[in-house]
Amino acid sequence: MRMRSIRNLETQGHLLTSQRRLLLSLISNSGEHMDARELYQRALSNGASISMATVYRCLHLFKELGLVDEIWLGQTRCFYEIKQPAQHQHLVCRGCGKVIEFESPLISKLTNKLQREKGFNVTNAKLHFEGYCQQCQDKAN
Amino acid sequence: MRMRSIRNLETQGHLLTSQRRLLLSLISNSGEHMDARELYQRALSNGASISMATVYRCLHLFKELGLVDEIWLGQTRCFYEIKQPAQHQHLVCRGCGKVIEFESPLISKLTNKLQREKGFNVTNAKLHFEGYCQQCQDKAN
DNA sequence: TTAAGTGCAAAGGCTTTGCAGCATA
DNA sequence: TATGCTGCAAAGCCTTTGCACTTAA
Repeated sequence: MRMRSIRNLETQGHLLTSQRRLLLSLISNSGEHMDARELYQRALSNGASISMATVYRCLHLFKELGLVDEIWLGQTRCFYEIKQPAQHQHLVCRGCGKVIEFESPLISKLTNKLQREKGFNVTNAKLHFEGYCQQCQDKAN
Repeated sequence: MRMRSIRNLETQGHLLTSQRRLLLSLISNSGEHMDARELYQRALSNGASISMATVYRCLHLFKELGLVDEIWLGQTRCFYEIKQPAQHQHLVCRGCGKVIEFESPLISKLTNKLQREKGFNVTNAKLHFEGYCQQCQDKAN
């Protein structure tokens, strides 16, 4: 069965080019979060014919179609990941840069509370924690 | 009594220039969150002699000294605010761009849980909600 | 076949930096 | 007076865009 994201592309009048197919598969198969440059470089090392312009254009399209999520972590880096049905949040280690994902029911509690108390309709919640992972703490001692 | 941030500057061997004083007061007195460009323009309209280079250099210094917090909201904009003792989070309206601040004890609960269960030592927590505020929802109906 | 997508190169923003002159303490 | 700071202008990145060529369906 084909990826949901590929079906979405096709059913919305967009072409499924080799570049788009590769980018989607890189984003969904890699465990790590990649920014535009990293995606470009991985695509190149897969032997693809692709340019940064195409990477950016595809990422915009994917975002628009709701196929990927754009995540801003800390400083200036923007990462992409295939949109997940379950909300999950990010924990970034300031020591080694590792990104740990986690889920928490507290987020939806908070979302509901904001809706109730402030009338604010939350469409998107990002929780971003920074700190030091166990290993980096051990290393420091 | 002088601002805490000004004392911090002085006690750490940094000069208190007119540009730094003005930037700190703009950041702490404005209710809104401003990015580098907005700060620069407000400083200019206050009649200051200042350049973008100085704005960036000062913001880096303030951040390093822990005087201001840098907040990444959504796309590409980075805002600054005077560091607050109490943690507060941001709610951004996708309709009008308004930024609402709120606090929640759930954050520290979650922080403690991550420490306990994953050994992750959280130094910084940012919660970023997007959605539509009451007025924008009303307008849409 | 043809609308849509791509690559290239140039342009646009934002941010950083080298250097000479200026200002705080 | 002596560091440290500032402004200017240039350079560095990342991202976007115009245009001619290519490709999926």
